[in-house]
Parts: sequence; structure tokens; C-alpha cells
Amino acid sequence: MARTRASDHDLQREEILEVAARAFAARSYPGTSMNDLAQACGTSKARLYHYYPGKDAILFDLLERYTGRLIAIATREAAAPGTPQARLRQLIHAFLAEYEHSQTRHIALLNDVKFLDPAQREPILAAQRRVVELFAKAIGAAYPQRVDDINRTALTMLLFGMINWTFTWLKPDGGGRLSYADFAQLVEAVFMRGMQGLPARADAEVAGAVRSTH
Amino acid sequence: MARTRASDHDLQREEILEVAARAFAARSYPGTSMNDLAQACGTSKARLYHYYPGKDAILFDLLERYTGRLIAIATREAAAPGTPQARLRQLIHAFLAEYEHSQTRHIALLNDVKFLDPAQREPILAAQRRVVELFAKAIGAAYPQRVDDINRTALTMLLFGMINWTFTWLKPDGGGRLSYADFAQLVEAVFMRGMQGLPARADAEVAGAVRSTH
DNA sequence: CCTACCGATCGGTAGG
DNA sequence: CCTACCGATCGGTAGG
Repeated sequence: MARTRASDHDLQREEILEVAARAFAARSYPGTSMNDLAQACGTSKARLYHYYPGKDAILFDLLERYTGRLIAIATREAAAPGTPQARLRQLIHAFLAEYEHSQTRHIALLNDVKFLDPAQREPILAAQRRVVELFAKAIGAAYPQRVDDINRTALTMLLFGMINWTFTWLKPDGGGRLSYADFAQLVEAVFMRGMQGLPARADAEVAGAVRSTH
Repeated sequence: MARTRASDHDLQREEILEVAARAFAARSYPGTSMNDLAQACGTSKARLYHYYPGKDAILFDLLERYTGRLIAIATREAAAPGTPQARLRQLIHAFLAEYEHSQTRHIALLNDVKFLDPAQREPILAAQRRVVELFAKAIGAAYPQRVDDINRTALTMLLFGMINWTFTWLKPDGGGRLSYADFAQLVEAVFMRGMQGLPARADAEVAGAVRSTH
């Protein structure tokens, strides 16, 4: 046998997570029973309990893996070459590319974190905060004169709002006339042009003026 | 007695809806039992069943009233005086003002429509489509040269994305430094400036040219 | 005689 | 890794 016991175990868990993400997205976490999951997996409830100690462990593993992937993408793009604006553009495109094939996991992340107990919920929320922070940094670096402590979070959530709920209307792989890549282009155009329209910070101008007179 | 039987009945139902919206927002529809609702209302389950024939009827009444309010707002703003751009600006502000004090109902609308059976779900979805359509019309009227059949839905959902998930991060009434009205200003600035950056439609330009040469 | 409820419990099913 | 179950709780309804 080529595959070891451990790797097979992991493969089984991945299949369970795939099915669970679909079920949680369709009926939510409390609306999905372990019997639902067993049936969707074509197996028994007892078999599920062999791979995971409980329903919550399935949700936690699912969300931990997914948020880990989002952090990896955001971290990778933050270290990419090019100008800050080019990096922000790449970040938008990279996230929408990920969202295109992670719809069910994304829905579970947005709707079901609240059903984890605090000890499991906290690391997931921390990961989400980390992703938001990486976006905030990317926006601030691209538009240093437009972003301040007051509008920083709002601008970040405004950009997230544009891309984070595509699953509600945009289907993957050419269901409609507009692809995820097309939409990324549109988000980039509207957001980045929109940022240029914001008033420049007074202190940013002063800092520049001070620097230029010394 | 000043209050009639009917109006008292209606008052009771409104109080139930208020509590139910809070519960559904916090724990989702399937995660909320009739016992939970009864306890939160400080009453008995039997009393709940006196006012509503079932749990689903509570969710339906809640969502029907809320979507009705959203349609009323969008319809009112569509008929307001001023330029198309001023109307779009007013529409953004009016929706964010509504969202500020409808957070729990809004969460229930976004997460729990799927738990209604098809006969009850369809009118709610139709109402949502109506709201989207009114926004699409407002955007198209404000920027006739930037909107076409391909980007119309995407631009509408992009604007909805900016405002529709404020409940995830923006708290009502000055919890933070940024108010809902401030955020509406920011959305207006970024979106409307962003729209100006989109390429003008070829046929729109041609139509204008044709008109000017005749 | 109806409405507006009550305490108690129905038949089934949840996670484990 | 299945069958046979558990304590508890689900949405909904009985009699009075």
C-alpha cells in the first residue's frame, strides 16, 4: 500500500471538511445534524466520530485551515515586489481568485464562527483580525496621504465589503458573463480611483513640506 | 380602555418580532428554539403560539416587514427631487441610516431567508430583488455612460457590498469615532469618484455624437 | 360563549 | 466502524 494510515486519515478528514462546508453553507451549523453529514458523506455517524471528536471540531478544523490560507495569501502579497499600489491591486486579485473556489468555506467562516465556544472561537477571530490588518496596511501603504486613524478601519471594511460577499451573487467559472477576474478589475478600478478622490491629510502635507524645507 | 383588542394584538406581535430578531441574529434561526424566544419575551411558549401559528411565521413576518421598509425607502428616494447623482447620494445615506437601527433584522434577512419554505421564501427574495433593482436603476441614472448590461449587476452589488455588512464592524450611536453618517459620506465619496474613473460606453458616446450631428 | 392564555406533555429527533 | 441506544430537548398541542 502506497498510502500510510496517517495520510489516509488526513484524506478522509479533508473529504469530511469538504462535505461539511457545503452543508454548513446551505443550512448553517446548527441547522446541520451529524446524521446529515454522515448521509452526505455516504457513511455512518459513528465513522464521523472516529475522525472528529465532535461536531464543533469539524467546524473548527474547517475554519482554522481556511483562515490559515487567507493569511498565507495576504502575507505572500505583502512581500511581493512592485509599488505599494501594485501590491494592493495584486492583493485584491489574489483574494477574489481564492474566493472563487472557496465559497462554501467562506460562508461558514462568515456565519458560523459564533457557534464555536470561546476557546475555539478566539484563534479564528484572531486570524480574521490578522487578515483585516494586512489589508489595512496595504491600503495605508498605497495611499499614505488619504488614510488616517479615523478612516483606516472604515476604508478597509469598505474594500472588504466589495469583495467579501461575492458568493451571494457571483458564481464561479463563467456561470454569468462576468468572471471573478473581471470583477476584481472593476473593484480595483472603482476603489483605487475612489481613494484618489479623498482629501489629502493635513499632517501628511505638512510632513512633506517640512521635509522639503530642511 | 383606549387600546382596542386588535391594536394590542399587533403591539404584542411587534414585541415578539423585536426579541426574535435579536435572537435570530445572535444564534441563527435553527439555533433559536421557541423556548428561547418564550424565555427572552418573559412569557410562555403557548402564548407565542397564540400570536403566531409557528416559528416560521415569526421569521416570515419579521422579514416581510423589514423588506417592505427597505422597498419603501428606496421607492421614496427614487421619486425625490434633484439630479440623479443627488438621488443616488440620498439613497446611500437613507439606507445606512436605516441599517443603523435595524442591525438584528438585517442579519436575519441575510442569514435566515433560506430556512423559510419556498412559498414563504419567494416573496422575500422578490422583495430583495426589487431593492437591488431600485439601486441598479439609481446607479444607471446617475452614470448612464458608465453602466452597461455587463457591469450593471456587478456595480450594484459592489455598492451593496460597501454598505450592507456594516453590522459586522460598525456599531450604532457613537460606539467608535466614526458614525453611520460619516461612513455614508465615505461610501459616497469613494463610490461616486470611482464611477467617474470607469471608461465611458462606446455606444453612449456614439449616441451622443449621432444626436449632436443631427 | 369567545378570547386569551396556562401548566403539562405529546411524538420525534438532536448530539454523543 | 455499525446497531442500538442514552439523557435532553426540539417544535407543536392537549385539556381546562
